[in-house]
Amino acid sequence: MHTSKYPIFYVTVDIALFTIKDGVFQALAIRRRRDPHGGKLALPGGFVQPEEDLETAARRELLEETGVEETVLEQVRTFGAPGRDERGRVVSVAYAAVLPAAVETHAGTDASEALWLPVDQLLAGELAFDHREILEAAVERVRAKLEYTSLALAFVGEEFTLSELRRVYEVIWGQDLDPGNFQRKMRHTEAFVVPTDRTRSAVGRGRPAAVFRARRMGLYPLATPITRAGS
Amino acid sequence: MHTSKYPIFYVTVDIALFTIKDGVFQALAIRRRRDPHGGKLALPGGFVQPEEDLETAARRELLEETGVEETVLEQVRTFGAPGRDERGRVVSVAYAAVLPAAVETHAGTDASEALWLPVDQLLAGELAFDHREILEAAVERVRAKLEYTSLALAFVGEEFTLSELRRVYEVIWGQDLDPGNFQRKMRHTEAFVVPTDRTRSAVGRGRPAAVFRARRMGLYPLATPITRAGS
DNA sequence: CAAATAGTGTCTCTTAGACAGTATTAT
DNA sequence: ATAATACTGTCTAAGAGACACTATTTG
Repeated sequence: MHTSKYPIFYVTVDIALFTIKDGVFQALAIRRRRDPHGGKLALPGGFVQPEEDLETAARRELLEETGVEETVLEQVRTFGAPGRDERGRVVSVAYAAVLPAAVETHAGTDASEALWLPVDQLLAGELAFDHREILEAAVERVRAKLEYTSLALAFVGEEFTLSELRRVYEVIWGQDLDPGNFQRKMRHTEAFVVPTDRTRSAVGRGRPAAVFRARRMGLYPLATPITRAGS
Repeated sequence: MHTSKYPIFYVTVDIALFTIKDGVFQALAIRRRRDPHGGKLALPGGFVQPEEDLETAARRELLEETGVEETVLEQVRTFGAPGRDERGRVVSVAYAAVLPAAVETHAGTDASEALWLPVDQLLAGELAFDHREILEAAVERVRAKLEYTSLALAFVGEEFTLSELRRVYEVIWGQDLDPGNFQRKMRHTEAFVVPTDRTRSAVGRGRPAAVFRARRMGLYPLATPITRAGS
């Protein structure tokens, strides 16, 4: 074993967990209790354990810090600039995760305070370490993946109306979509959504909307992208 | 400093360096001289130094092992399964890089043997560590990025004909494109290629082709994707 | 001349996008 | 009835793809 001559690193995973709450694109942040960066907001995350896969570590941290068990999880990028963590040479593997708004999160085992905040607000404020840069990269990834994968489904519950699904795109892209064209697009895109025989009066006003379900589980590429266009 | 209680890792970068040689999609492999995996083929790469950024490390390794100085370089994904390297817990940050065929590579300072081999052949054979998986991820990334970025330009020299550029797509996608439609697409896609006033009789037969240059340097997204369709 | 490659014209089909119009609900 | 949301119809413009045709070279 000659590895002792090589530089030593610590490896963490950090997770940008997204949802749409109150019609706003939000991410989960942790209020750090200890130094370094004690008191600052940070993305949930932590050190990878000796016998642990990277994705496993991300899921464990997510569970420990937020109580979240099931979610879409995708590796975004790895951040390893020297000096990004004053405790030593720490490389962080960043993940993006998505939850439906309905899912409850609770404080983790280490009783760290977890709170949902608008993405815009988080990016405008101060975050611990280089978590601002990590969050930016994750947001960019989510925006892109909305276009050409089924990611939008991860933001809604098991059952949803097309308006709810449309609002996912509108909120994350910050741009309204034409309701009529969106309707047709969704109904004609194979293997994306499938109508149930029920309807739901979401907002209490107007004609009740048909309730849909995802046709497939998980994240997969779309045959034709969802285009970004004004309303 | 309380980091000593955290697991210790080594961090490497591995680079999948691609080109098109003799009309074939090829990648650069190193014949390993030492154990572990001595004698096997591997991707160029090595340990990140204590004060080194990840991308800097990738560029340094590329230079040391292949003599390559300038190239498009993009982080693909990080591989960190326990047991992927028998020397200890090693996390590898994978990069994809692209060269024009014309650029010469020479053996590196440690005199390791570097050789270009068809991607198909490398993926079919045995590679050291999990480099087969890394190469697969890098190939997938390159195939995708051809569609919606200017990546194809990195495979050709400063000056090129549209046939040469078309062959990049054809070889990497394993699929012929319609020459006429490709011509029109390229000439009408703003900010992609710009004709010079010269022509070149590439293959010696047929009408000489107009010589083009890239309109912009570097890697950037395309307004409209290059579509994949049969000839 | 034929053969080969470069490049243009043109037709069809699909789809995005705009927007008008119809359907169904609450108040 | 009115307002609001859900959905459908229809028109237009643009682009992909197929493929015929012209242009320019070598042998």
